[in-house]
Amino acid sequence: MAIQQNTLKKLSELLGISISTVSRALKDHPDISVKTKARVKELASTLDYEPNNFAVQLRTQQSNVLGILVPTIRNYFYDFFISAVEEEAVKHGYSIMIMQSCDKLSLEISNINVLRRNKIMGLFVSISIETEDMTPFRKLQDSGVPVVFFDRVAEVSGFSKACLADEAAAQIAAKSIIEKGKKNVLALFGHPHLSITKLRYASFKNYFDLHSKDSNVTYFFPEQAEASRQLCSEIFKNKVPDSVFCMGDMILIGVMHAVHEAKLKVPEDISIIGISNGLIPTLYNPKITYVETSGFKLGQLAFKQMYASLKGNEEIEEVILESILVEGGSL
Amino acid sequence: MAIQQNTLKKLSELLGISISTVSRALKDHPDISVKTKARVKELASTLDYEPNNFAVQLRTQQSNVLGILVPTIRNYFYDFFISAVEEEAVKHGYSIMIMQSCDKLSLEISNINVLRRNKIMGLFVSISIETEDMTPFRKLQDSGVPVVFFDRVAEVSGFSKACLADEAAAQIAAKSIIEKGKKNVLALFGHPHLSITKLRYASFKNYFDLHSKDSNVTYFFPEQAEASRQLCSEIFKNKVPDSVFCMGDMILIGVMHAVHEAKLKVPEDISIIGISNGLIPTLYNPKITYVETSGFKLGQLAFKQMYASLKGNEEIEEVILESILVEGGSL
DNA sequence: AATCTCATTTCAAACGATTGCATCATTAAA
DNA sequence: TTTAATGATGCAATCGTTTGAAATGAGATT
Repeated sequence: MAIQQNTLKKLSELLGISISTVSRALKDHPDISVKTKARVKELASTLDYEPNNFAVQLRTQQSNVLGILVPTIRNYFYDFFISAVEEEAVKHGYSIMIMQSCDKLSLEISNINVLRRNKIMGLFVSISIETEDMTPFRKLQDSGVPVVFFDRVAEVSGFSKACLADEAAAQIAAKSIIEKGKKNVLALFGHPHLSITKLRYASFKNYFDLHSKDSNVTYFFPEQAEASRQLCSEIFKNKVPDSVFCMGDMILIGVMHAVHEAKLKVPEDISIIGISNGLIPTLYNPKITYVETSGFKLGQLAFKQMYASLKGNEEIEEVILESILVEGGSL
Repeated sequence: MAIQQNTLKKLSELLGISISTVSRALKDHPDISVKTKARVKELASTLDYEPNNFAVQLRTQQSNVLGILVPTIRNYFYDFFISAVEEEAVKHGYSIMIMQSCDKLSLEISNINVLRRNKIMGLFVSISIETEDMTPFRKLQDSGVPVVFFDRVAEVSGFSKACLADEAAAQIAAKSIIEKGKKNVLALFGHPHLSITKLRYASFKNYFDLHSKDSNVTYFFPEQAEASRQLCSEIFKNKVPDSVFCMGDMILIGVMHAVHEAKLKVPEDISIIGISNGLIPTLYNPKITYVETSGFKLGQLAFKQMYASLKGNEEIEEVILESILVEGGSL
């Protein structure tokens, strides 16, 4: 399998000069004569010589690899994020190593170890549902590897974070619902353990409590599409709310299944509003009104933070990506 | 930044024994006394010693990293594929490095170089639209790095390939349309340069030519959602076909936008059938009937092939993932 | 002729882990 | 008492690249 490499040694033997001369010649070191440089470079190019990265890395102790650790890649938000980070990383000479925690703490921890062993120079992470202890991330950061949290971030200080404007997004949604005069609201959120859920929930609830006390808002925390569908099916049997708020795409999908099953018309019978990365809400007819939280833009933002850290910026900052309302016809 | 590592040397100095003894002790080499092993291991664990991967890799010339090169990650098919490969890879001690070609040949080539320089031990690749020359992949493979093509595969032999049953899938769709008695078919495919398009198109057309000569089938090759929407909008103005076949999700999305705009009822006014990884067709009401081509399963299959190659299997094989019809209510 | 430049080139020591072989004791066997 | 065997440890080379310092040789200066 592993075919014999071209090495400086081989070139030096072929040319009858020392290894160091070859090395310097290839790097255009001023000490080396023009003739020698030419000879060396020619041979190097005919032999397709390429420095052995393993050796280079051993010397420099630098891998130029950045790690991304997410619950899953199978997600319209994360893959946009990853895509953006990859695009930026390539431009700056970094490569991307990806791992999934599958929302399991044990996998998350072992994957952090794999990434550390692989000598990543920085880590982007969206934590698993089970994560509570931030020690592994702290250790990584203390050992000189900057950590940037995104989406699902640690609820402790001392880390860089690239967040969606969770509170603002939930507020925008709440405001929109109130403005349309909806009073009977079903509000669906994700796993209550996550900071992102807590923020959105608190903000949404707070806005309603302040600005529309007479509204009747019911809160649930179904986790995925199927749970949402079942929940809504049950609810719709008794009384159909005049509006539904969906914290994420999967919840929206479940809700829409239930809406279709119950043959409800959007927005006549029921209004829908969500928070989304963008594609899913536009597939329905009418298109669902949603607060946009762009994974792609967040990826670019997170990379910027990471890059600053890699270049020596010691500051820990939280960046927040603004949300905008994208009007569909569902509200 | 780069904090000082614990090394064998450091341990050996702290313990007053030689580097080689420390190394052997940590690996439970039988030559080393029980006492020494205990001493070494204790210190190693209190200091969180971890072998320096750079050094290990230099000796072994093995990275245990697999590369994935795709046109984009922002795609419901590729992210399932990547996810599956990552899951399998982790189980077997490999890590995944990802790069995107953005369907540009130049980026594809430079990314292959980056991956090679990063000493990947194997490469999964779905080629860009512009790719014609397979030399870079051949070189990689000749240098001992197995290449497994998937989805968009090279139209030459000598490479391992993990394909969707493109021909079968198109055939299943054609057959379903014919069985429903549809005679006026609009068939939409992706970029005509890709082997995947050629196969699906040829198979679809062939099936119709053989089994339903009196059908009126129109073929187009719109590339993405918006092109499909515009195309359909125009077509629907003149005459609405009784059925539409969509080669992929993006085309389906465009078609459905046009269908909604034209206020056509599915399946009464128009029947729809597609080929898809799975999620998108299920979002519509009624759910779109589609031929399933699972990115996740394909990823598992591709990894199996890769693993065999990594373990020394020299055979070049093409694996095909079977397609199944998932009935929605759109046909 | 002796010294000094200067341009080139080579030596040798890193980086950190691994491993065949040599070197010690110590003890058992002759 | 000498030799051999055994157990435990250390030496030194290796992987391939880089780089400070030393060496070489030719030409210029005194």
